[in-house]
Amino acid sequence: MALRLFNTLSRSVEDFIPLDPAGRAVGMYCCGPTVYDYGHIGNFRTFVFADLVRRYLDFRGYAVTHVMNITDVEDKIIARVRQTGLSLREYTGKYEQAFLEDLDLLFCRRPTHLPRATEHIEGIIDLIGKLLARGLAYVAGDGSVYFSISKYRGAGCCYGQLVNLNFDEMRVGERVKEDEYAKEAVADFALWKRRVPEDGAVFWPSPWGEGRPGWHIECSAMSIRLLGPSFDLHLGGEDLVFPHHEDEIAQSEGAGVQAPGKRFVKHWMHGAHLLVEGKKMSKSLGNFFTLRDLLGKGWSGREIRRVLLSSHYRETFNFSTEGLQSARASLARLDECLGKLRDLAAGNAGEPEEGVVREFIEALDDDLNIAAAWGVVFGWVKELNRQLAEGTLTPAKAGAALAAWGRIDSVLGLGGGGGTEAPPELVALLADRQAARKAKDFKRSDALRDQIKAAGWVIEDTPSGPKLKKA
RNA sequence: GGCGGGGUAGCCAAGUGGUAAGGCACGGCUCUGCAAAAGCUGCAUUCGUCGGUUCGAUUCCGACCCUCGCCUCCA
Repeated sequence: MALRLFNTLSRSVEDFIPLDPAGRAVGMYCCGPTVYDYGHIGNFRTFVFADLVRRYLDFRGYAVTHVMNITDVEDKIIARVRQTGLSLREYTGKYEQAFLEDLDLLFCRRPTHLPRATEHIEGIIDLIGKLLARGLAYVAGDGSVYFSISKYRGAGCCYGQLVNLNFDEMRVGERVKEDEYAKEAVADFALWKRRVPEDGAVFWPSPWGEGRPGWHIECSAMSIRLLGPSFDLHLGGEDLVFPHHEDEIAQSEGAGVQAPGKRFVKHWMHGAHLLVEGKKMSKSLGNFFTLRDLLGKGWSGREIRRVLLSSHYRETFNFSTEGLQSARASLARLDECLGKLRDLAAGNAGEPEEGVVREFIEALDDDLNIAAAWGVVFGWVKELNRQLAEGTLTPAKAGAALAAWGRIDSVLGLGGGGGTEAPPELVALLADRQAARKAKDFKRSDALRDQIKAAGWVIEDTPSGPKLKKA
């Protein structure tokens, strides 16, 4: 049984076999955020997807080097810097910090490296130099450097590995930017953008004059630098397939830095978009939520993570309040079961129960079929609840179940969901209520129950006595 | 126009050439002084439409309808 993943290059599900001859080390790159504003949760769907891949590879015993770039120089950033009067670093620092906080709130493991584009200018210039030296790039009349797709194709390379391209039928360059009129062909893309007055202080020297990197080149330069010229996995949102990832391949393979016969990236994976009422969530449509918006409405990062992980990564789905509500209720069901297991196990730790972990692996090995994995988890919860209700679950079995959950949760990243301890004054009220009930003074006991309810807690009367739960 | 995804119960969502996981919601039940909470349980003769292949199709093939995305900054 092996891990199988969809590869955009072949448009099919393939066995995942690392480049590492030992089969252990895995290099994984995920296109990260452009830090010009707060990310919305559509963006975070992709990052949570990347976190799932990373956690599952960790779980399966691979030694993963996970790289995520921080794009901290780009048109929108420059515009904001000009508006605010802040320095580039001051401006992007704020949003970079917010991004990292959001990752934490969504229980994403921190990537191994989080390189900033502005700290890899040297590598970028070096890569552009290689492309110019090989005749695949040219300095245009406007002083910018462009990548030539026709030269690249002329050299026997394939432009159009990730998508079927037919330039005659495509609407390439339908809306050509005014500042890019100097390109030889509309499909050519910028490697280095010549400095313009609006850039203010945002520019770097280069052999071709002052300017800044084009959009795609940073990912090539940083991934090659940190993971080598050929690595295993490259992820991103599906909108990046073309042109961003196609251009990354062209630049990276065009530079001729790979060993003979080796590709830049072995395995490309793309996450589908999050929708809102059937439309792609995006800044331009204005139909987006930031994590902060949702936290402000009382949803937790954990609940949002549960929603973002609710369906297969290659399927779009609608993000909605109903979805959040459903996630909250299902997590409560899970937590309830785990809480009962803890009470029963009473510290009994054991070897993880095998069956559920095996089924969980079978589901995720199949191109990360997370929906099937949830089916395994909740089918298991149902069976445990049945045994708990019948009283047939032993403390040892409860301990084994908890150990199994520990394994599973190292991938799902939802936490144990341990309940909060009730404040002592409420515990005292609860004791008073019990006394009143015993004395059959139900008027008083109901009043105490209302009082506890008003404080935001509910009483759960169980066969083994009352418990307090946060409402 | 080119290319690529989707259409499965009220909602979300797996899946298989042999008759439909799971979650939410809803109904019933258990527990309870009454409740609440929790648990159990029930809930698609049917998988966009129409044809075809087959002993048998939701699953394979064809046509059609609807819908989303990429081709422009974009997760």
